[in-house]
Amino acid sequence: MSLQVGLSAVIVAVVDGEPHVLATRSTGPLGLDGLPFGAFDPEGHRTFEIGLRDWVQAQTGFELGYVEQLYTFGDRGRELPTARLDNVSDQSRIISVGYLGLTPEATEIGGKFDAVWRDWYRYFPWEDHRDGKPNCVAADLAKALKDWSDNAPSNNESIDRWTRASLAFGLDDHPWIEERVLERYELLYEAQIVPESWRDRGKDYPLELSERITGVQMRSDHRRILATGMSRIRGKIKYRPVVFELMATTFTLSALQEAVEGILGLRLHKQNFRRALEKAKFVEGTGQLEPATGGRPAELFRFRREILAEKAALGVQTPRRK
Amino acid sequence: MSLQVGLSAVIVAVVDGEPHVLATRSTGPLGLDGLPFGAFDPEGHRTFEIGLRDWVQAQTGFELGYVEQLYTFGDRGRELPTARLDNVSDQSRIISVGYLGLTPEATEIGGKFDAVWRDWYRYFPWEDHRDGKPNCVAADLAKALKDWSDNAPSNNESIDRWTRASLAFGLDDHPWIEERVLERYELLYEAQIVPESWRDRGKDYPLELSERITGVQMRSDHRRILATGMSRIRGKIKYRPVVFELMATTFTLSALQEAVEGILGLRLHKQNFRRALEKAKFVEGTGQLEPATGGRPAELFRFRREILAEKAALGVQTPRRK
DNA sequence: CATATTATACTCATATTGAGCAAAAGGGGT
DNA sequence: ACCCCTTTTGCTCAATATGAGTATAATATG
Repeated sequence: MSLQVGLSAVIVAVVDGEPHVLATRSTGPLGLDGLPFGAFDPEGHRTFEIGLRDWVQAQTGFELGYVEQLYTFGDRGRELPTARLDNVSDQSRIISVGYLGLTPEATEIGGKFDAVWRDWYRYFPWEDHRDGKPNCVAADLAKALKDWSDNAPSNNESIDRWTRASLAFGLDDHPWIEERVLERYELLYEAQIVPESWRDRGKDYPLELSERITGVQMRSDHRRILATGMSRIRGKIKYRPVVFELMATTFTLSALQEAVEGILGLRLHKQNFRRALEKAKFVEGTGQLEPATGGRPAELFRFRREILAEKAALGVQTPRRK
Repeated sequence: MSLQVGLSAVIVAVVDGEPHVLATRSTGPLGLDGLPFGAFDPEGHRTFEIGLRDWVQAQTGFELGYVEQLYTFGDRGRELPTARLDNVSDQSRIISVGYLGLTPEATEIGGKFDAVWRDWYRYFPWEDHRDGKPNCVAADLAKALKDWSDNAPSNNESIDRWTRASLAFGLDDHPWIEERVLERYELLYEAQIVPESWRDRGKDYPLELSERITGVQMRSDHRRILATGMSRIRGKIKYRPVVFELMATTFTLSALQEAVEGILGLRLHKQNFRRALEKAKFVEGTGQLEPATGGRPAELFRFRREILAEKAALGVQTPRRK
């Protein structure tokens, strides 16, 4: 049997320290946000990556810079009961190859393509810990997860559920581990806290939780793909200097730090962050000053791209504050 | 257009400190080694991973333990001239989703499936630096790469080639970075040092380099997939405790170290390796002794699986020796 | 000219790393 | 029984890296 292959893209840009993703709006009858998605045309494109660059270019008018393959999603019916699965397999099933793209500028999207840049925390409000643990985690999601654990069929299952939940969400004094974005989303899906869990089974959302807590829903499994992308970039930033793909050619160290903080959803220790940058020889000063800081002018730096080839594990260190 | 989707597997086991992969032999007219490869049947399997486990189980009789998706290869004709590409696209093109599987035992493969466990350095002799930089790198490959650089069309191109080669292979005092297996293989392919480069363009191999230097060729792009798997495991071992997926339930610390050394192709500092293990609380002693060490009996340890959920970045540290 | 605000420069105790020596616990031969 | 060889295990020590601050410099504003 043959399958349809699609490409989906998590395209990230940082605007004033806030990570944004390129999202498409309101195409289906339900009017949900989604990720840019296109068919892979093997006649026209030798590789996935070329295909991806081409249709992003065609539809949004800008060139993708850094691109990496994320994951291939082949289990769309994953959580569907078998009855519905059979229906799905009548159509030729769609596999989607997810890509992560990073760009230094959130150019306005022109033309026919109905895409907008969205703050990624719109879809994952619980992931932003820059002002401490947000209330939606500490109170609302914690409560919903507790209910889910309490309603487990057996006592063992109940304990298992709470263990997983508290580890994933950093409850009960467990540390918050920022790169576990996917794990957390999948847990919320399993616990039926997120609207997608109900929608995928053809039911109405029965909980009293607002979008400020559960985040904005997306089409199909796009929120899962986005979570995969966020996990990847949050992890990778620590061992490869990928942040610089999100910066303009020159930038202040504060802007760089804000970008990293935005991505990780954490605050960092300023002095130690800078010391680590210097030691790794990632950046060099340009001598120019950026005056519009609100205080003392900051020097503009540039990324020393030469470094990329050299060292092995070389990410921006992320010394947490407090 | 619809595409065929296949699954290919890099299945790794460590035998006496030597990493092995499951390979199929001699099916085509050329009689080349290959990786286990099967079609993905969306009717029968909800997910890729289930599909993979099923056919490995069916064909080799053993259960896969740890499995992770590696990469989806969609650019088989990558290096083919366009003429041949067109021929290929007549057939429905095959995309292959590569998986990495780790198992603690290299069970004999029974039944109809013609598979054997092969030392992975058979395919990548230049990757084994346990006894220092091997001669095939230091002398033979270095020479071949130098020739390739010297024969570049322009002087700039020549410098670029040698820069890439010396960085990838740790020549000219650059450090050897063990996880760049894929980068090195792709460079050898580009430089037409490896037989696949010629075969894929329908030509005979013209160089005077033996398999001891260029490694044993594989079918299709399987050596590239294997290189991807090796890169992944060499990188991952440092930030996730994946080695333990390759060990039996109890093991001596020396056996563990040998497994890590085999995977990385490097020697490690024994005392510091152990100190790191202890600090991370990865293992606990069982009280039992393994007498057959040739010297003082060693204690048998077991992996503390609880640790998996807890810490964030938690790999076995790999303090290089010398 | 004081004040607020941000950038940048140093300090210091503590933890982690790299490198190595020394003792302990077996086996085998004489 | 004793010595030698081998491997495991325990411990030391200097060099570096990290976490958490304090202090000072250079702007804009009222």
